[in-house]
Amino acid sequence: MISRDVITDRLRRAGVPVTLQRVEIAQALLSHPMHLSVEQALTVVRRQAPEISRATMYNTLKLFRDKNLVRELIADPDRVIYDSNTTPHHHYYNVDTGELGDITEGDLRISGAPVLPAGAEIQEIDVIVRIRNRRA
Amino acid sequence: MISRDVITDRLRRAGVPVTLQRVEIAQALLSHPMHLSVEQALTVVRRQAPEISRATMYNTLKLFRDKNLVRELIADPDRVIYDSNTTPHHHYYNVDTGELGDITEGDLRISGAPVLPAGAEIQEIDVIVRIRNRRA
DNA sequence: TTCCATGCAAAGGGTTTGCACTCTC
DNA sequence: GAGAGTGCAAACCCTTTGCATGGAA
Repeated sequence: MISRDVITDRLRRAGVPVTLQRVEIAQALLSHPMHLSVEQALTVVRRQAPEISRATMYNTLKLFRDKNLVRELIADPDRVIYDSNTTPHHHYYNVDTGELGDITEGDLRISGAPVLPAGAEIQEIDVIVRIRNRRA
Repeated sequence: MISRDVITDRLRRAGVPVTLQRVEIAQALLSHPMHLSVEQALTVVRRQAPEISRATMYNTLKLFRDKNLVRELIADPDRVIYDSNTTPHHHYYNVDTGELGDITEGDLRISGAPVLPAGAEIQEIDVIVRIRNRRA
């Protein structure tokens, strides 16, 4: 668990106006790499700070995503997952179980320069390897 | 627009039990490559067959997806998009506008063999290039 | 005739919104 | 003190479900 001071510093450096709730959320999620749904994040954070509201959780995660403190994963069609590991890597998603995991960047490389619509620029490239349990 | 007979044949070959509604839906969606949300697909199909229900649309699209007649795209966090082009290719998604488009397979290549959990096999690999409008 | 497919409407679940209150600076 | 942030509950919207009717083989 990272200290409150270090977390506060990190928020400020990321351009996030500091509040008590944001520090609590950041401390809970950014101390270790993790994949969490909003609901799971809420459960984790509330162990330390029970008064955090659902709306604040949604707001804060989107803010953190905009400031590149977390990465938003659109892999599970039913819910968004937030990844507190922002270093480049890919993901696998088990369509049978919903399990989500990391794939090291070096294990799967992408190359090339896609043609994009005029006036647009790449924000990020998401690679999701959809896997399933081997059939009998 | 492909004839009803050809569509019926295609459904049978794909292992889809033929019904009137499935033929209507297949004819509307599979005649040309397109990206459609369920609601959009419903609008398109209902121009020819107004009695198609929303539930049938959801059921049918999932069935088609299981039979590889369409591809399910998890790119927009708010809704699933179905792609009637099942040949290998990638996509870009404009986070500002929601616009979704194709990227030719050759323009963006993936290489490598990711380590997967035991007992799992790759179903497909989705590459989504998230783009945004260039800031001023 | 039997079973699966369909239509309709209601329920479900993740996410967003409106508004009053609170905190940061 | 002004403006942004927060909490709560209701609203929203996409998707699923239950059930009665209809169609395929």
